[in-house]
Amino acid sequence: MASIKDVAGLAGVSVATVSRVLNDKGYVGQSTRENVEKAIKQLNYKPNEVARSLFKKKSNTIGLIVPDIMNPFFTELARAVEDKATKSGYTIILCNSDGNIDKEKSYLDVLRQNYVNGIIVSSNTLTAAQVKELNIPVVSIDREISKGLPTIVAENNKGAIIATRFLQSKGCKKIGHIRGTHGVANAEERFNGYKEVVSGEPWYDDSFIVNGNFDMQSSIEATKELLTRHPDIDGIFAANDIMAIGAIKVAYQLGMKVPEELKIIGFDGITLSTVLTPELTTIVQPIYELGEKATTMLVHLMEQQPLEKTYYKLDVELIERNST
Amino acid sequence: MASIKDVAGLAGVSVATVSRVLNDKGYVGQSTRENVEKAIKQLNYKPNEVARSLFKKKSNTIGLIVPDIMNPFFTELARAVEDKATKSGYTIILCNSDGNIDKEKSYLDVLRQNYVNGIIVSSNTLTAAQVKELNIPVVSIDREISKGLPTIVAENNKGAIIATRFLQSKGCKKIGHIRGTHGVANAEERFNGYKEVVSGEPWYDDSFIVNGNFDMQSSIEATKELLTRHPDIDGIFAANDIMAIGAIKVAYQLGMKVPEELKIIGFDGITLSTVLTPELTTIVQPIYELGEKATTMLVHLMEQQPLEKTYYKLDVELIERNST
DNA sequence: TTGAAAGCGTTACCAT
DNA sequence: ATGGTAACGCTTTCAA
Repeated sequence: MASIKDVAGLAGVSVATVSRVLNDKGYVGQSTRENVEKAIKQLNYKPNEVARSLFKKKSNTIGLIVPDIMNPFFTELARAVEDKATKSGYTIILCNSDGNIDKEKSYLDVLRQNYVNGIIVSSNTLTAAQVKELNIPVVSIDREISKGLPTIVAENNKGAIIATRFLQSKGCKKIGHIRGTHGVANAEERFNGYKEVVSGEPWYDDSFIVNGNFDMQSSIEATKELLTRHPDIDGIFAANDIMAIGAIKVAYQLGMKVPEELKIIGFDGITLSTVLTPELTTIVQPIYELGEKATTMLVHLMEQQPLEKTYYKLDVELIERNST
Repeated sequence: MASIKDVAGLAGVSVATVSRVLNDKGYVGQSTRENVEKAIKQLNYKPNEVARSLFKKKSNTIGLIVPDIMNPFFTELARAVEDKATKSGYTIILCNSDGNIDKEKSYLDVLRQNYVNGIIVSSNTLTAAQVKELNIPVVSIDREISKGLPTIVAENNKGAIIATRFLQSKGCKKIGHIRGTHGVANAEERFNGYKEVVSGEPWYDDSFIVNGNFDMQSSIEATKELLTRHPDIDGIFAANDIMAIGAIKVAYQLGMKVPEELKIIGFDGITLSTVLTPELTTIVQPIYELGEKATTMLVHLMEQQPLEKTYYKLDVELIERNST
């Protein structure tokens, strides 16, 4: 692999000059520039990013920490981040934390040691102090680490309210809720939205809530439990789509017709929700936009450009399909 | 961020000594070692990976180039690769190529400039020459770039034969095929498997084959076309699960009952195939294992350990569910 | 307009 | 057993 020295040698100039044309910085004579460019082409020279990084203390790299890329929500997010990052000249390091704080910390170390320019993270265990101490721009996505930290989330509470009210408007008399993972802020918010709507109802009590972990398996068990407790439930709001899909499966197994006997609504708007039969009614958040905007914010932060806002709460939208 | 110099200063030794204890290389006295370790702890020192990379000409990083992480097959693959890589001390750089050769080449440049130790790639456009010239260990996954290059694929042909025969055994009289993307080797192999089984049949001709692009949209159109041409088709073998799902949707829209009137089988065994109703019968390939094994191979290559085999063809398995 | 040289944080060779 | 130092490939300051 040719180095800057080779280019300098071939062009008959010093490495400093080559560096100048490379970075378009400082004075370079017209003919010198052309010579250098010729040499670069001839050697197919590409600057060594590692050496650059060492000097600059930046590696043109963004760390992306998500719980699990297998969760379709994060898959789409990752794709958005990668697209935007590439366009801005950054490269993505992918980190799956499984929501495990030790993995998160260890990734944080690795990223810092690699001079990443910035980090996009979705975590509920990380504290503001840990982030501050990194001394690297960080934007938090889908989950709020602390007020003050650049954050981008969706209207979780509002979405939950819309979802629950919608079930009511469809004639549901008793509505259960499958909660998201405990300790995750967005699960909390969605839960609260649900509660806000139904807590005044005469039939309502805590037994209409079951716990899931934002995954299918937990949802299947939770739904069984819920329907055993309350066979007369006619509506379920699940805190995300995957769990809603699990609920549909259970209903199916139990011989309950969706949506005739039981209406089910989810949250997220993952692509999967349109491929099922019945297609899932859900509160869609703009996932791709979430990732894109997060990256834009981070790029601004990394390049010390001013940030319009440090906190975005993106709107959600009810999409009615066949599960209600 | 503390550097090796700070550690050396605090411990009252030279940087060379610190480096020795860091890497457990060369002689270092017991008490000196302890002093250094104490200093390291005290400063919470972590070696600068960029500086290391510059010297070693390796960055402990693996590039993963896939067409699109949004394709569930590659999502699972990516997860497997990341898991295994992390365990082996490597970090993943994620690259979505969209099957676009320019993006692939540009990523290849970026990866080389970043001193990645190795690359895992799924591509049909890359040539053996381009890979060779990189001078970096590469393993090709899911698609064969050239004999000779380390490769890991699944039994595509065999799987297709099993799938088609299975439809026959279920009583299908006329079986159509939704092809995968033209130019992609595994699509070719699956197609050939299908052809092998049905080409002797009296009813068979080319009109029973329609073209898809391994995605849902193309499959929906292809299926419509196929069923218009041959309303009496009673079996469809789709070259992957996503397309099979698309086919099910179309059948549904057209009022054909699956599996009663039309049996559909896919290929891949993505997680999604179990969440649908009806659950999809499919030829499952061991996706996670594919990714894991590819990474293991790559690690061996990168660390100059001998490779047992340079070519793996992993077995596939028919899983019968409700779409047949 | 150009070049020499220091420095980024490591590692490894050669002395001692 | 330990230290000095060149080298990895680049950028930037300072001088010329």
